[in-house]
This record gives sequence, structure tokens and C-alpha cells, in this order.
Amino acid sequence: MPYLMFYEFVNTLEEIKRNERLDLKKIVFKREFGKWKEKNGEDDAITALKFMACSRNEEVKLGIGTEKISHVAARVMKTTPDQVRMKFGTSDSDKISTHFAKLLQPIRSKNDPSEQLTLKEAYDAIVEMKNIPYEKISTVLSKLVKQCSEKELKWIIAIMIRDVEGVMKFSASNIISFAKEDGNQTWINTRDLNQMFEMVEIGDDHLWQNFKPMLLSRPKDRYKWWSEVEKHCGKDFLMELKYDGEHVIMHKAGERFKWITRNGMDFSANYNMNISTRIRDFFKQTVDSCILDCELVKYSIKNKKIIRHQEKNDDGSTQSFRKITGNQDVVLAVIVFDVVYLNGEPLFEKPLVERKEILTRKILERQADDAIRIATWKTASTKHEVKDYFHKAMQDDEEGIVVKRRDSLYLKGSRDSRNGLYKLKPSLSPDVDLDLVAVGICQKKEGPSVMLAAKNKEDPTDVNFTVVKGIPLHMGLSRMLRDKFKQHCGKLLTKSPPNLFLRKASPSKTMKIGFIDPEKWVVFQIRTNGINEGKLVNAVLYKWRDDKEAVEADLLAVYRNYAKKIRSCKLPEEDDRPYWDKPARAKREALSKRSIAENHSCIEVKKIRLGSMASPIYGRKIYVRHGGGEMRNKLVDILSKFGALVFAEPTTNDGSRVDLMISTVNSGKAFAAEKAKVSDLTILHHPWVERCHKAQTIVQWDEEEELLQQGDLKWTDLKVPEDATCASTKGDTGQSTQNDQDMEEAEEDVEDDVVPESDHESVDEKGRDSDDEFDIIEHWNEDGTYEE
DNA sequence: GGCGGGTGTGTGATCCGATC
DNA sequence: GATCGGATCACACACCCGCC
Repeated sequence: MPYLMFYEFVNTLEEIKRNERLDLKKIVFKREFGKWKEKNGEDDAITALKFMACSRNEEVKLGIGTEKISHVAARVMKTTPDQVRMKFGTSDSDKISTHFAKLLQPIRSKNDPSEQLTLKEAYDAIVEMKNIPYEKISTVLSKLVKQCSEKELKWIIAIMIRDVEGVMKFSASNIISFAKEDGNQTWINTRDLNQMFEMVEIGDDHLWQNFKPMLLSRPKDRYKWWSEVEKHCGKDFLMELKYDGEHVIMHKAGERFKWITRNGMDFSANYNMNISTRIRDFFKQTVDSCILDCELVKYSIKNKKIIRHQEKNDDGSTQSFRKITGNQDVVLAVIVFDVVYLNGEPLFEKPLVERKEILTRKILERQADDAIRIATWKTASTKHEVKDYFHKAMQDDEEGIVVKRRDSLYLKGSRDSRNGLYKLKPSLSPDVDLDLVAVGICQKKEGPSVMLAAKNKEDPTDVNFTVVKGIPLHMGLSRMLRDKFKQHCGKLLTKSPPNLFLRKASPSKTMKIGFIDPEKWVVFQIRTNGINEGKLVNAVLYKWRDDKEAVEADLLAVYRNYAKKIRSCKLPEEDDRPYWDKPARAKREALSKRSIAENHSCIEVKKIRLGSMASPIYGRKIYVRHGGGEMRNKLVDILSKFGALVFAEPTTNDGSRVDLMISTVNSGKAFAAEKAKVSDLTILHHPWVERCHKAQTIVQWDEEEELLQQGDLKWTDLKVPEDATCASTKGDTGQSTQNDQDMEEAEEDVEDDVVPESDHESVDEKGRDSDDEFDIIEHWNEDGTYEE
């Protein structure tokens, strides 16, 4: 297979560079890229992309700037760095590479056609530089200098300083999107260059598509768990253990694997690819392609057991699922519990038992605990079977159990009781509730959080307490109860009462703490899913126990022995319901579009519309690049008030691109484009937003504020014609639908396993609203009782 | 919540040449 | 020789985002 010659490649780079307009650059690129692919094969095309989009390429990250390149060049020329150092500004990569190429030119040999490089050789030389000691880079460069013309040398320097794009004036994201349509999306998801440039197109409507898995429901009322399970799971059902790992969808296409997380993210690059190679041989020969629903777990080979999420290893370390490398004892393992696609045939509409049958018979040739195995399940039909199974699971320190209807179909991304899939976790059992005392309020950036303490000793005369846990107020308390609680607490003390002990020597700097007067301490019943390394898992404020005194709270010893309590917990009977625990209310109906329109901040734009003019950025999607938290929040706030939809990524949840980007930093154009990794957006510096805020209208951005103008959106597009009518009716209908979707999506993002129920009404949607935070601060400051 | 991990920012140490 | 400013680098820190 003929290799692409480096000079040919360089000619293309030069041609792209010469064309100033993006569409012309694109034409040249597509033409040449197509040729390389066709004539030279995928390898050359991929090398070309790796060369061009070098800023995203770790393989060629040499860590060299103007200073170091001066030293390297000086060694090649056998002179001092001083002699070769540039005497002008250093920000322009084009000038830098031209300068050094010119400088090195005199020592190169005459063009000898036999010595001409291929692209692959040139690229490999750069990769070699990355992998050898810095002092030896000059020897590789000396060799290259002899083999390259000045023009070629310029691009060698460009890739050495990692800015070929800057010299071409053709950004990496353009290069990638022109080479492969969804390349940038792959990059965002995987940060993996090889995958991004993957040329082979595979898949259909299901295979290789990033869909979300079907999710499990939770019984709404802990005392009525059985009637609910019975209603939706039918007379006979399946039971499985709930494994504590990461829920992933595994796609297999031939020898290739793809791993999609619960939120539809492609984590193939994040999980050690070792897992794919280790499980490859476990499949039956007849399995060409399949999609499996599975749990990815950490497995200790030495102890022959699964290590639970966030559980410490023997050596005291904890490892992320995405970084299983160092410890040889811990490996990733796959537990498969469903198959939804096999050899081109979608199985989504087959009943669960049939899918299980296929899973057992047709997928795996062999199984191993440390690689891949099928989850065991058993059939059952009575409450007692479920209770026993649950109790046994708790004793074995499992996360919980799962109950599944036999004929349940696979609905992608759905979580609905009617699907007949239930998870039963410790929080369902009243045995594991804790009564703790609210002794203070922390003002964290996320909002107020209540500090909870346990009683030190059983002795009634000993009134010492120790803080064991903080829970955000919104985790369980309705707005009404939150207000009531704040009112109840009244003045907060700046110093801890003498009978209260803090576990941490000094609380975090960013955390403000106000202590509640011991006279006003109240008891909260806490519901959790267990304890992990001394910390409660998924804790929420379940009840305000105003029938209990602080001295009746649980003891520190109970808290310390909590793991034991979990292991012995049982599912309750309906008759176990205590007098104070009222039945859960039916879940509040989904918010109507109207109420969303009334509440959602995007709609607030009405308040600041000027005369008949609608906000020009109303409904526009804007990406605010994260800087300092406060700054970013402020920008988001302002933009939202103008009706813009603000995103933390250049690509929104539905895959569409935003219209505009706001950057909080301004270190020049190269910085903005390179750091932000966007090339199709106009980037504005944040002072523009603040000017708009001051002016109470969208003002035209000036030259300094426009860091980059490369998107389609122009200032003129934002201007609303003078005679525009107020868009209240038209705008609201259109926009509220968008908001509706956004909110639904946002809610789906949050899986709080232990959602409180009963008389607290339901938790405020999304928990907190910003003014809640301010309420408290104002309250504290009023009396001057709270000072930092 | 709580953890791991990635990224951006601010800061201080250090080097080095330019300048007084 | 003292001082200054630019460049570079390491480090701490805050923030963001993924998973549970």
C-alpha cells in the first residue's frame, strides 16, 4: 500500500492555509482527504488527521514552547539558544514555525528524492520525540532537517509546538467534523482520538447507538411495597441481586466493543479497554453482534469477591471504575442481566423471560467471575419469598434486590412502575432509619445543609452530642417545612455549644456554619441506603420528629454499628406502620406547561422586555465556558433573565450546537479556540453580558469583546426589528415546550435513590431555588449574629 | 450527599536576559 | 551587581462533571 508522501501532505496543508474562507478550506480538505482514503487507505488518512488536529493528540504532546524549541534548534545548529531565539512576539505559531524552519534551512542537505519522507515517517518521528528524553530531541530533529525542505520543516515545527491548526487557520473541530460528521460528538464523549477517527461505519437503529438503559422503579410507600410490586410484577416474577457497580449497555460488533453509561455517555475510552479484550473470547462463535444490559463491577481476584462502589481495597485505596490500572488484584468484571439485540435482530419487544432464555443459551460460551458472567435469577411468586431473598441479600452485604415482571418489554431509557421492574434497597426498611439531632446549618455553595448529631452516651445526664452527618435541607423537606425549620432555629450561634463535638478539626474554608441553640434542637428521622467507610449512603431527611426530644436521639454507638443494622434489616409489613408515619401521597402530577412557564427563569424575560421589544437572545442557546463559580453563576443568571437557554457544553443534550459562546477568559484568540475546542461558534468575552445587564437590554458587542467570530450568528441576527411585537403569546407557546423538555430531562438526571415521601409533600423539583439560599443569609445577618 | 478525576486559575519559585 | 520583567513550571485550589 503506497504511503502518502510528506511533501504531498504538506502541499495540502499549504493549500488549506492559503484559502482564507472556511468553505474553501473545507473543499480542499474534503477533496484531498477523500483521495488519501481511497488511494492510500485508512492508515494514512488517520495519520493525516492526527497530524492536523494535533492539539487534541496526546501522542504528539511534546510540551515544547518557544523557549525549549530555541534550545533544541540551537543544539541542531551547534550554537547558543541566544542565536536562534526569536526576537519578536511569541503568540503566532505561523511566525514561530516559519522562523525556525528558515533558521534551520542552511544546514539541511540538498533535496535528495531518495531521502524524501512519507507522512507516516514524519509523524512517527514526532511521536518518537515524545517518547525519548528531552535532551535527545535535537538528534531526531537533526535527522528531519536533513530530509525536509524548508516548507516541510515549517510543519514539523508546527506539530512540535502542537499548533498545526493555528498555522493552517483551520481548527481541530472543523477538521474532525469535515472528516467525520459526528467526530466532534465522539470527541466530547470519549476524548479518544482513535475512536474519533474511526472510519468504519457500523450499526443500525440500535447497534452502536448511544441509547440509555431501562431503569428500575422504587416502591412509593415503604409499608405498601408488596401491594405495589404485586400489582405491577404480576403473580410470578423474577428476582435478582442488585449489584453495586456501574450500569452500562455493552455493544459488541465483531471484535469491537462500546460501553454506554446510564446517561447515554460513551465511556469506552474511560474504562480500561482491557475489559473488552478479556471478555472477547467468552462469547459464542455464533455471536457476531449483540447489545447487553449489564453491571460493570470491580472484582478482587485475591478475595474472590466484588468490591462495592467506593469500597476500599485491601491496601486502603479506592479506585474509580474508570481507572482500574495499578492494582493487579482488582479488575473490571461484567455481570450481564439482559440481552436486547442479537446478530441484527432487536429483542426489545420480546418479553423478559424470552430474553433471559436467549441470554442463557445463545450468548456466552463460558463464564468467569473476574471477566464476564450472567446474573443469576430465580422465580418467585410470594411476598415471603421476596422478603427472604432481600434479607439474605442484606446479610451478604449486597446493595439490594431487583424484582422483575416476567413479560416486561425493554423500553429504552424508561423508568416507570408500570414496567414492572423494581429495586428494593435498605432505605425501604424502617429498621435502618436513624434519629439524629439537627444542631446547625452549613451554608454551602449548593445551598443550606443541616448538621446532624448523635448522642454520645446512653446516660441521660450526659448531654454531649457529636456531629455525624450533613444533609442538604432540600433533601426531604418541603419548602414549607424548610421555612418552618428556619423560623424555628431563629438566631444562629457563631460558636459551637460546649456539649457539641465536631468530627472534623476545621471545617472547609468555603463553608459557613451557624449553630442552633441547644434549646431549639430538633430530631430528624434519617433514611439511608447503608453506610460506606463511615459515611451514610443516599441519606435524606425523612421526618421531622417533633414528638421526640434531642435526648431521645440515636446513640453514637448505634451509628458506629450501623453496618450491622443494615445487614439485619427486613422489609416491613403493612401493619408495621407507626402512628406518626402517614401513608405517602400520590406523586404530584407532572408540572403543566403553564406552571413551568410561570416558574421557569427563562420566562422571566417578560419582566425586562423593553416596550414592545422581545429580548434578542430569547430562546437562544448559549454556552458559558466555566471559569470561577461565582462569575459563571452570575453570567448564567443574567443570560437566563434575558431568556437565553444556557449550557455548560457547546453541544446540548439533544445533540444540537449552541448559537453562541461566552468565555470568562480572554487570553487571545488562539487561547479561546484551542481551550474551548470549538470552531463553529462566535466567542464573546464576558464583559459584554455584564454590559447588557447594566443596560437592561442586549447591547451590541464591541471589537474587544468579540474573541472570535466564526459562528453563523451575527450581531445583526440578534437585533429585533423596531416594529417587532411583543412575543408573549407566540414566544411562550414555543419556548415553554422547550423548557418543558429541559426540565423533564433535568429531572431524569437526578437519581436520588432515597426520595422522601409522605407528609412532606414531595421534594421541590430540582430541590432548591436560589432565593432560598439568600433567605437564610439575610436572616443571619439581620441580627448581626452571623459574621464570618 | 460522596468519591474520583479532569480542567482552569492563581501563585510563587526559578531562570535568564535586558537594563541601569 | 542589583533589579526588573517575561517565560516556564510546579503546585494548590476550586470547580465541574461523571458515577453511585
